[in-house]
Amino acid sequence: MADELARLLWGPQARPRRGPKPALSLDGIARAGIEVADAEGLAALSMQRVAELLGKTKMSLYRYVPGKAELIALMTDRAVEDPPDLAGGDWRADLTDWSTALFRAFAQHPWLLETTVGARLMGPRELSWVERALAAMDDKGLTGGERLDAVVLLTSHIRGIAQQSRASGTEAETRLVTALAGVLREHGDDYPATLTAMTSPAEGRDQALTFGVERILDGLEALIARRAGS
Amino acid sequence: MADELARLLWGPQARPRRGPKPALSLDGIARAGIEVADAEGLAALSMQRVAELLGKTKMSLYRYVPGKAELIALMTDRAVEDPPDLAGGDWRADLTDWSTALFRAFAQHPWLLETTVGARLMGPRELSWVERALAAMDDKGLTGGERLDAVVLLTSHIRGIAQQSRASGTEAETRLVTALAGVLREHGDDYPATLTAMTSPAEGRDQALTFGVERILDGLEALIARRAGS
DNA sequence: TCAAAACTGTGTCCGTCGGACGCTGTTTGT
DNA sequence: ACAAACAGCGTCCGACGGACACAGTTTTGA
Repeated sequence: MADELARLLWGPQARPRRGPKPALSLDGIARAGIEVADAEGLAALSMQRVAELLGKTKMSLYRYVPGKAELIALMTDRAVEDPPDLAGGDWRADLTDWSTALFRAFAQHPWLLETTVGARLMGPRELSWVERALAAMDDKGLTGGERLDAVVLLTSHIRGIAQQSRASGTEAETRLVTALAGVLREHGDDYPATLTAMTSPAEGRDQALTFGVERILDGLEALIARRAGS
Repeated sequence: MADELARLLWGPQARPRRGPKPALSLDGIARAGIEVADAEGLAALSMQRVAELLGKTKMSLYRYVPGKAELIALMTDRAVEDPPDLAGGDWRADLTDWSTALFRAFAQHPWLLETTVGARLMGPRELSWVERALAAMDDKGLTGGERLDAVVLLTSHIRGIAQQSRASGTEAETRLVTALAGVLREHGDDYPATLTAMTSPAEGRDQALTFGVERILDGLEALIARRAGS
């Protein structure tokens, strides 16, 4: 079952030698799924919905994909674009570019936030993102584990910001903000620091992404400097 | 609808004055839901399942809770324990304690990772976590927005590590590791940095949590020092 | 040349889910 | 005592993922 997924993600797509020509393809199915998820969200993604978009019946999809989980894995790896080419000169600039590109990917396909959680088998494109980030930290005195941890740290931050900015501007968010404001108006005395932090003047927000990236890079730089000094 | 949720989370639980005494309570229902989610995961949580545990039928739950989403919101706020008391002397130590406690909360109820994503209305306990973290950064020269960003940054990191360590040790993880090893054995040439980072000696792993926290705090400290210096 | 093998597409069926709606019985205030 | 208010439940619906068997189509080997 897991090998099945590995074959789908990584293996060659050999045309079967006998029988009728397949009317569909993995790429086409994945594209249709991406289209549905982009337009209506991951919750609206169903085998039915994808099949309708392709003009086929639901069950025909199971000839290509073992189940919905594998379809989502395929969609995920197809949806991420290729990671940016990193100049390689300045590791801070490289990782900053990498971060903004990854954020853009999450912004383009918000459902990636839901499909890329937890331990799972990554596809070729997804792994190439990890590869680029790790390569940017080569020869900086960090151990392999530390480099992996740093990638996870950056990714988690970007994911968090993307989550936060996802509902931004929607009608659901305004309802939420007013509800939270009402709660704070009533129970604000119990949450003084929250009250002051949230009612402080919005001095150029939307800096959350770069704020976190810079903090993380500062922290990494401090560690690298410490390693180089000793 | 959103106000309904606010009333459930924040409002008083007034006993209705007429009619038969309620056989259930919000607390009891939330506890039952937590029990199911702890034992079998959030995917296994259904109104049916919760009702069975309480010895009632599914539909009786709807007398107390408008829907499944509100039940999950209730469960979430009930499941988080109270945040640790912070000494208040050393902001770094405070935030470190806060982080390990939050990680422990995610470890005790892994399904919290799924229920605490995205923009949503927080309950009293959840908000008190935010309050503690914000309070630890009072009077450090950071703006309100920066303090909020810092909390999001820390939380995202802890969530990421909790996600990562969630499947750790399960049979699903070993299958995944072998699958990934197979992929790297076959395509390792395309991912040199990944290959070396992953095959480097495991020099005391499980440091990912403290590694990230220290990087973030180092980054914050650098910013604070810069603000104090200017 | 032609039948068997291999493969694709599909119709039907099942169990489970969240939830709407209305009925019945119980408790409480007047 | 009696009616209003409320709790619990039975029934129904549509949608979901998926199992399975069957029919149609194309390639291969004799």
